Amino acid sequence: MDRYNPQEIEKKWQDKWETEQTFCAAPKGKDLPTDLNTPKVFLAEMFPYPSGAGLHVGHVRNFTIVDVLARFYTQQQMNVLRPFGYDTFGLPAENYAIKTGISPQEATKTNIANFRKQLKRLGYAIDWSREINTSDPDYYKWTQWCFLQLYKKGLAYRKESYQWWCPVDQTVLANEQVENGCCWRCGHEVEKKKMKQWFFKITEYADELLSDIDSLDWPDKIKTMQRNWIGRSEGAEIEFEIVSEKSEKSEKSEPKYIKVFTTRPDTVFGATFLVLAPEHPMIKNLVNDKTRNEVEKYQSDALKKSEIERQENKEKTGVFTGSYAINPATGEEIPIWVSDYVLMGYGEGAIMAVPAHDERDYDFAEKFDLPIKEVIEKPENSDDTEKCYHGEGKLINSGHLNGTDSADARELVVNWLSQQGVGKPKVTYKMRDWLISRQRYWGCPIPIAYDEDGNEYPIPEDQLPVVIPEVKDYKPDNTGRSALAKAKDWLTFEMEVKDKKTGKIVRKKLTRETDTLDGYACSSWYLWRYVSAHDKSHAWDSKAVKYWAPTDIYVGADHAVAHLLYIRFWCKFFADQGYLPFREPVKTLLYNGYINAPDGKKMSKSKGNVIDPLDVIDQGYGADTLRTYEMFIGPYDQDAAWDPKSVGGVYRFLNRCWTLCFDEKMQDAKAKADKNRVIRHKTIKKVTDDIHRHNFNTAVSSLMEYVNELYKEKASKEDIITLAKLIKPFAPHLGSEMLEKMQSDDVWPVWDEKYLVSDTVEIVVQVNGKLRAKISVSTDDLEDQEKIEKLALAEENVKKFIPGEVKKVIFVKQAKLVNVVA
RNA sequence: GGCCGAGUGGCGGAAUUGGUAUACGCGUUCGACUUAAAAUCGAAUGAAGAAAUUCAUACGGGUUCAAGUCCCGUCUCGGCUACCA
Repeated sequence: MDRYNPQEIEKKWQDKWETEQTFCAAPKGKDLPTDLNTPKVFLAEMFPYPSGAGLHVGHVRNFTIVDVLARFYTQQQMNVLRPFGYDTFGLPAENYAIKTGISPQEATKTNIANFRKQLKRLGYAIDWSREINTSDPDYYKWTQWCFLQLYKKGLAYRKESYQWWCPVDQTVLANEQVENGCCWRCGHEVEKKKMKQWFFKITEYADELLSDIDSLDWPDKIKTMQRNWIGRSEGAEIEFEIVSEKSEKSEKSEPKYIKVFTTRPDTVFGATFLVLAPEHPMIKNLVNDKTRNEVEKYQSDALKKSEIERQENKEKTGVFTGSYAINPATGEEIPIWVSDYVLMGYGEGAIMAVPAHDERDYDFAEKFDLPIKEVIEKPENSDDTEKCYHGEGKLINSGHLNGTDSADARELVVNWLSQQGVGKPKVTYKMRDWLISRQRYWGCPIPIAYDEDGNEYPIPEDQLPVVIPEVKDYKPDNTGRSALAKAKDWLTFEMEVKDKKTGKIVRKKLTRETDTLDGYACSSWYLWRYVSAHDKSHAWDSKAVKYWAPTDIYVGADHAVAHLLYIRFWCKFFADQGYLPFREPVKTLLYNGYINAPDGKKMSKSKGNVIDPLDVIDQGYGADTLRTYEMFIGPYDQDAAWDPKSVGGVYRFLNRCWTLCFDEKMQDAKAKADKNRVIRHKTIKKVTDDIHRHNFNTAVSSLMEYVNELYKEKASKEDIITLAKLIKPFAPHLGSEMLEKMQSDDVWPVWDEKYLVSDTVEIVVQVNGKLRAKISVSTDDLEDQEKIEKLALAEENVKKFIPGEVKKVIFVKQAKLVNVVA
């Protein structure tokens, strides 16, 4: 017998799969399989960023889950789409280019080639004819097309907003480039700077994004995170009239009201002051000569404050504007303050402060000695010991609403205020519009150009893609623009456009947008590109998307809100435009855990505790052991620590599978009785069910039990074929080799319920819930309750533990258990 | 501070609907094979006890014939979030 040699057989099968293009989901050049009546399954992992370091064990876990499912469903005779791609835009490639001068285009090509080679060595059942790469002009042409669709509908727009800015590097920084309030490159403290930026109007879909979460077969953890991120709050918008300063002469057209958002309109009688965010545009109208300097200083300090400072320093700060407003409920004049505990980006950027019933307002009022007026009576039975009561109760000090329950008062107050024209119900979201412009070179160019007056002109669809120009120096320029601005030939061009004033078609000199799109834009539609990856005339083919999409199972370990929310947003948008026949892109989401180093810590280069999956293969274990081990390591959705010794255990197990198949001494060819029939059928059922439930670890352990049993009893041909088929999703090379040796087909086996029970069963006998005896009866006797109870009570050890009378005997057929209550 | 998880042998973990707690793997010990070692094969392995048995699923209560599983309280750890009015 030849020894199990993974090196040899894995190479053999990988070569075969390569030449035969085994895993193509459709005939060559086609998007769809021939038989469209066969059920389909579309599986994908979150496509990786192809880093120079190559695959790590985390990738392997993620991709192997998809691969097990792809191979399982293939064996179940379904049409399986299992494509692959690379998310190639991003900072590492750009930084690498700045450091080495090697272009991101070049580095990406090299890294993809390395990734592809490594993926093939893992034996993944990938349809390589659909490989995509987001930085390929043939791909990002359609990313730009998507952008233009959103632009056409007003969902891609520009507005001024505050962004992180590094004053040393002269560049805008994304949130992930700000570390502890400092620039990740130079370490200098960052500031907020007002800049004109591009946004996608995701808030337009806030309500649907929230309500459809309920229908998703996604982990609760992710669903909760998305709900919190969207952060819907129902409340009211209330207008407070500003008291104009008597000394000021002019009655200009300046706004006379300050709008606030509150979820507790029932407490309006207790609003004793207003607070505006430092960025609030009306502040300049509220200050007077006495307060102006102090307020302006506070505003500019607030802008400089780093995120960390704001987080650490919860001590309230603020300044009085010098102006007053009228509480519409009480008619009292209340002071208007400015404080950074009010955020400009949420609600109206202004609040009515009710210090008696809001902890933050309470702290502020205490610090600045502002009045605190109770308007909700704490119920007597309340055990709330907080310094201010924020629960429900009866209204007090609230005029005509005294005595009303606070919960009822909310609606009454809003109705009352709206009759006076100073209030209305309002729903507010924490979610903001999605900032998409990046001052970076290595991203998808935004297909927009400007004339001298700054008017926007979309690049016509037939002129896409706007290709990234080659440059020599990848650093951003000193105006905060990306290196794209350095490609002078590219930057300006002439185009026929409709003049904004005259409406005539004129040829104009235009300047291109130098911002590129956030990488998340590129990954917001790639799942649909997979269905017709080489379509030259559409982003995706409507027939192909109708058959294959939405994605049935999507597997990843990251992007709980960002990517997984953006992809839902685009799906709903393109459904509304008639491009997609469904409104949710992913039916089932599997969110796998991380693999940590043997010491339980995160793997990292600096700690030197990284396990390289290719090393594991090359040590002699092979890809099948690596894959099976990572499925066996624990529940797929939990973090796990790498254990080199356990890898050896899985290798031993695969060796035993090999031996059963290739060592004739282990087999019993002439056996008359099918001795292993019960465990064989049980194993088929268990593995099938476990894969459906994504319990990959217990699927593997039940195969181990089966093999242990076959070692005791010797294996029949059918035992070996069944083992080969069941193990193939995990260890595809070994499974294929075994099936070849047995000259078997590759159809997933089915179990027969009638073989799941053996002739005799063991009945557990308890006395008062404690195990006292086990009796063996024939399976038919399970129906005869009286007989079993009699047998149970006759057991010596059972009798011994019955002190007096038998009060009751409980027989549970399904659990094969008798409990004697004595 | 808020929300959500989790706590089972020496270790990773299993127990799917409340029904034999500790499957499977690692480690350890013993045995077989071998001149020897590795590999392989077999056996044992929650704790205490000679045994019968008793005690064990973070801790304290409760419901139930029966609780790792359900309920109440406490502790610990992890994740997310963080002045969202």
